[in-house]
Amino acid sequence: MSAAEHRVYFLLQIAAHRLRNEADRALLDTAGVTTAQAAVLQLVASIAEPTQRKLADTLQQNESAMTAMVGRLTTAGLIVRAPHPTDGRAWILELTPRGEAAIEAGRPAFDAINTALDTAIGGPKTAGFARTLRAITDTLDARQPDDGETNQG
Amino acid sequence: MSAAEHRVYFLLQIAAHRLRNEADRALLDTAGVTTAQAAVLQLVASIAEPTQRKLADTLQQNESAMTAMVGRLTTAGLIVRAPHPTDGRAWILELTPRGEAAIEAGRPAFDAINTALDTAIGGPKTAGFARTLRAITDTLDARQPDDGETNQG
DNA sequence: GTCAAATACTTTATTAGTGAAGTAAATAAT
DNA sequence: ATTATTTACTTCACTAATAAAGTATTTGAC
Repeated sequence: MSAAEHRVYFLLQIAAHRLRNEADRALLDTAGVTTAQAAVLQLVASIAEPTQRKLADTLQQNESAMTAMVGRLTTAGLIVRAPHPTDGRAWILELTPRGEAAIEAGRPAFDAINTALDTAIGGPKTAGFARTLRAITDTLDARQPDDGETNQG
Repeated sequence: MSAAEHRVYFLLQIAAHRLRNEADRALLDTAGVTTAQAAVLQLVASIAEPTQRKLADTLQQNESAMTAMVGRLTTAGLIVRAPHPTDGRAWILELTPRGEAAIEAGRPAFDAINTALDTAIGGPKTAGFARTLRAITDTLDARQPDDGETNQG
């Protein structure tokens, strides 16, 4: 039984979509931010000298997505942009007190999502499931960027 | 080791996001549609008397998402809307020849994605992985719609 | 048969992402 | 040192989704 027969692609999309909606609703209620915003806030808190480029790389998104997201977070007063000390093209992002508060306020919602995940996956299977998810991302990263025909034969 | 420690939520979101981008690119190249559009076309082809309501239920989306999607697919000439025979509020959706052609043209791209998935997951683990994904969706469906505090203690 | 409620769809506003084309600063080539 | 290229970010046009509020038809209560 292959991935096609199990319709793994659609199962994965629906599970991710469903989880995200659930988490978004809980986070918006308790912390006033979405999961996408919470992810950026957490990275800004944990990365050294966070620039938009670093965020985009970590989140596997492009730069224009970051421009837009940082704009929204700045308008919301959750982060501020300071000029990069040595690179005139870049910004260094920083959390405001409200940004830090939002991260704190969002923790219980993430805990609830993780509890649901633990229930669904079943304790001992969690490590294997996480490994498989990483393997999917890694496999895609390893594919020829063109179309896979580059160095065959 | 819990879901939180493994950061399962983010691993799942990133894997889904990455897969979708890859599939979107391949499908757009070969069939001229996105994965979201291909999913709707396939449902229209397989469901009896497909209405926007049925599509929204199956794809776990709301009605306005379907209004917009059906609008784009209609503009692209891939489906048409006929009045529902008995219900004056509803539309019955139908594939045009171009819509059917798009489904056909998209098959190889889906095959490639499924091959990548089989490689990443590893043959025998596929069934278990699919089961876990279904369990996640089912667990969320089973939760109290409010906030989970309704019938405790 | 009339009125209220539910249902199918639409509209508008917002978030979130892609991709292509552009600006300006930094780096590399010569 | 000047020129070319890369890099960090922006802008624009688009797809795709949510949520809230609205229209119109259908269904249910009486």
